[in-house]
Amino acid sequence: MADGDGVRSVHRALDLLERFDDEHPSWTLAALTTASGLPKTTVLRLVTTLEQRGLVAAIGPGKYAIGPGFLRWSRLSSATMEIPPAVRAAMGRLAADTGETANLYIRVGRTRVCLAQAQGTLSIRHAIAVGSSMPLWSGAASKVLLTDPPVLSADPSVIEEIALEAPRPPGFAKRLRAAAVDADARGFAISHGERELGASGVAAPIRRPDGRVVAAIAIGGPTTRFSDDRLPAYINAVRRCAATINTTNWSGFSAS
Amino acid sequence: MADGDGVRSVHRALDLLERFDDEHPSWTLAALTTASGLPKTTVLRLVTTLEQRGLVAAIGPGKYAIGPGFLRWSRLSSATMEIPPAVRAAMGRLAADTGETANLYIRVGRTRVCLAQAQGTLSIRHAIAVGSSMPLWSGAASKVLLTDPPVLSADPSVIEEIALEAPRPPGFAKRLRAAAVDADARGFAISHGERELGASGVAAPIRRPDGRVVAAIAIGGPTTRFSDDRLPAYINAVRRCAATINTTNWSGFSAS
DNA sequence: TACAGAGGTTCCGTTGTGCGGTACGACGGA
DNA sequence: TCCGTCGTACCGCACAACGGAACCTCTGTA
Repeated sequence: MADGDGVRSVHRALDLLERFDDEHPSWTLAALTTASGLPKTTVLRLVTTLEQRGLVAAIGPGKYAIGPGFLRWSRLSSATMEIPPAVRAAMGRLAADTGETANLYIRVGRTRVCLAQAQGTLSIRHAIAVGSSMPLWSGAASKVLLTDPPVLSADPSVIEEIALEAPRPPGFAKRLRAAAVDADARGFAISHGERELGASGVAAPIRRPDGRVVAAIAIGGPTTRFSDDRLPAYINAVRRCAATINTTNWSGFSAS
Repeated sequence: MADGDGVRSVHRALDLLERFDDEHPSWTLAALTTASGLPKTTVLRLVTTLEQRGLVAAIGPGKYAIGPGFLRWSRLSSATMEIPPAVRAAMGRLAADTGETANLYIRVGRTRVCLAQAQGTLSIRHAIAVGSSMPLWSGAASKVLLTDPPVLSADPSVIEEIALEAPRPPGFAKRLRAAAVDADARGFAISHGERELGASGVAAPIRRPDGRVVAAIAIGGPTTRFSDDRLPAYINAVRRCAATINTTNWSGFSAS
């Protein structure tokens, strides 16, 4: 082991935990086994361990769901990464100016998590929940988050790993990297129907003074409203918002 | 290894994570090393692993805090263990009747976590946050939670482990077990100034049909109001509330 | 009732992973 | 400058975790 990789058992346990999401709120042992590719003995051992700690809970014969153990940290984590009022204000202005919902994303491992949201004024909205995690291989915010130097330049394997999780034809890693390079050059990214048919988005990076991308600010809405004649204004609004947040010297958070 | 104990590395990693709480929102590696008793190499390896997953975040030179990775689960966990409206209503009535704040606790490993709360009407209140975890070795709710058959009867080591964490003289395990046995016999428990000077509480168990204790309903407030002439009424109110919740056949949650 | 299949659980020998002692570099205070 | 503290890198050893195989318990089917 290269010793910088971390502890395998812990990684595996977290891999299992991460499979519990909105689409799959509960798993059977067999499903976890096939999905993870681990031997079922190993899955059982890890799940048992997690159950002892209350991180998963048995909700039926062989059925497991996320347990109550997370409550202990959920409050603490949201307290730790409180969003500065200035940032919230900037997001609110962005939502008001464009009418679309504004979201703040950060990268967490191979996914992105929505940290904060300012609802748009229009009735057809881009509805996602704060705290939900989404794939890093689709969406405007993803492209922007991938422009973080350590991801884009230093370690090529990261983008490849992310691309592997996408249900796309081989060679997708190249396209993903190209999209990130493009976003890096332009300073923003656009997506049309990548994550969901009919949904579009525009995103721009939030950077620390040292250049690292700590977050992405994005607006999202129906593709109809992200037409060529409106896009320039949207892009401008998002970039202005990003610039404002940058000047509030918010350190943000980076997960490795 | 007895094979039912779980995976050591995972347990250790979670032990480290659990040290991050309201009193200690951030830790240095050195502090974690001495507090956990693990070799510093091991602590570093585990913390690095957790950092890669975003569960802890470096917030300074060698300083770590709970990271953004938990956001992914915080919403899911609260959704999974939604409190039925009937239970909320019962708690609200309890708070209204007594004027004291009502809390619903469940056991998570060697601690208890507050799942839900109904604020009291009186101005001096028992203020704790929903989601916060508290020791299992003090408080009325703890005694009640320890009456869960698997804990009280089956495995004596659990209570001993819990007692070990208490800053009490040796022999405390016996007193703790005695308190649990007493609570089991009476069907409720009282505490005066155990967790905090001047704070009192009354708690009763919530049981599944099979007799397992899945939760504890408790009211808490200043000791002055938990005087001998008021206590019987308080006890009655709490027990009535527990009985109501029991009949809503709420399965509840049990962490091992 | 017997059979088949799937899923969960237990057992146990093997090995590679996680462990932790040791050493180094960087910083800061005396 | 010295010393103490803290974070980080290296590396050989041992045992913890692993995973194959067998077993058990259901449930549906012939």
